[in-house]
Amino acid sequence: MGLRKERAAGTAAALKDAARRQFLEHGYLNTKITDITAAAGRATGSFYDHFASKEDLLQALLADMRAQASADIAQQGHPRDHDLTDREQLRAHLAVAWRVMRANLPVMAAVHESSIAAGLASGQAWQRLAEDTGMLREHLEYLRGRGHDLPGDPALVAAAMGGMLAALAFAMPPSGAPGYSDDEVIDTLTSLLRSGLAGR
Amino acid sequence: MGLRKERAAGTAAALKDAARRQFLEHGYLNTKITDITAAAGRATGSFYDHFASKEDLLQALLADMRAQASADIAQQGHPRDHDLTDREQLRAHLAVAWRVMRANLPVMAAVHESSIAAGLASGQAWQRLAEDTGMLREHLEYLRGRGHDLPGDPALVAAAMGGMLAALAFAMPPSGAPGYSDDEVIDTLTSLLRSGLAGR
DNA sequence: GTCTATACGCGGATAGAC
DNA sequence: GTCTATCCGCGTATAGAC
Repeated sequence: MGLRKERAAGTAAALKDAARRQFLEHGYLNTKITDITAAAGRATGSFYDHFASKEDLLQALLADMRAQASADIAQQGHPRDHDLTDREQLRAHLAVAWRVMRANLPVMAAVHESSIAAGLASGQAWQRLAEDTGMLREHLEYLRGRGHDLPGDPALVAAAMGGMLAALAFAMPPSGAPGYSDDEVIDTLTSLLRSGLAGR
Repeated sequence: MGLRKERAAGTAAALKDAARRQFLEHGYLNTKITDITAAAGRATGSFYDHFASKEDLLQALLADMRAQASADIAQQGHPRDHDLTDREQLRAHLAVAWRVMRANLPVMAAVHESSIAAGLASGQAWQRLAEDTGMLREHLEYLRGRGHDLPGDPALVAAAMGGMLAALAFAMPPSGAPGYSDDEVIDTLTSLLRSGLAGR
């Protein structure tokens, strides 16, 4: 925290930062507004000078994440005509998605949590997954258009791939732990999604 | 509800049934005990004559599910020496897992929800995923023992597969909807996990 | 903008009659 | 076992001084 004093000077930023930490440790729904203000070292009432509600704060965090993520992606270019059957290209895609997710775990998980809490019957979960894997779907449709035959409907395959990635990203203990390295996870998923269990 | 009168006669059963419906529609954490009793047509106080808390009720539902699931599995035999690179055997495994999950969506989702709410930092999510995919891991270790080379560490591959399945099972709208049929999902996942995007 | 103090409502949990 | 009635803590949100 030493070098970041000037950044944390803004209360809004301090609240966002505290929220991310609290969401990660206690879950989004479990986290009370008083937990956030306490962790940020501010008074309860100050929260409402910056955000209308916890939900509102989450939207702000989400906006931050999107801005950062699409900057990252745009920076390295992203034409539609990728060939995902190529190991390196597939790996590059998985790596970007993995890193964005892991870097924004608190926000990703919070959104996920609130989506489940909204009720599975709402269909909201599917809609979100479909949206989040839209780019992947386009790549698959491009492949199919070139005559390659896919394991199934592009949207379904894309959702399966995205779901796998998200499930692992949520489950893996956040850094440290006796876990796997990012590279090991990415390599494994690349191999599995490219060639399956049967292998080459 | 007509033919099930005798079953619903027991208040405990009625509460469980109502809970499943409420969990599915409003999520586990969102569902209040009064929601459950109201949906079951009982008084609030009656709840505590059967369960100590909502958490306790969830454990009961979980026990029911486990009993039913392991009966299903035991019935069709389950030796450790399966060959998951064989399309039919892989498909059979995925089909059983998919059907158990889908048949018990409310319970699966509730457990998942409370696991996320416990905080990602707790590592609980990973532990659960690892446990739930233990059988799969054993099959993979068997394969590896026979000289087959896997996409990565067996526990990690098993977790990836289980995570993919669970992510889709949660996201797919519960029946009806403009969605995919169970068979289509199972076929797609079988192909993807067996041969990957590159195909045979 | 930030604080302290407080009002208010929701929901978990219990007491006690039937 | 089931009900009605009620208590009480917790968390949200606001009022108002600084």
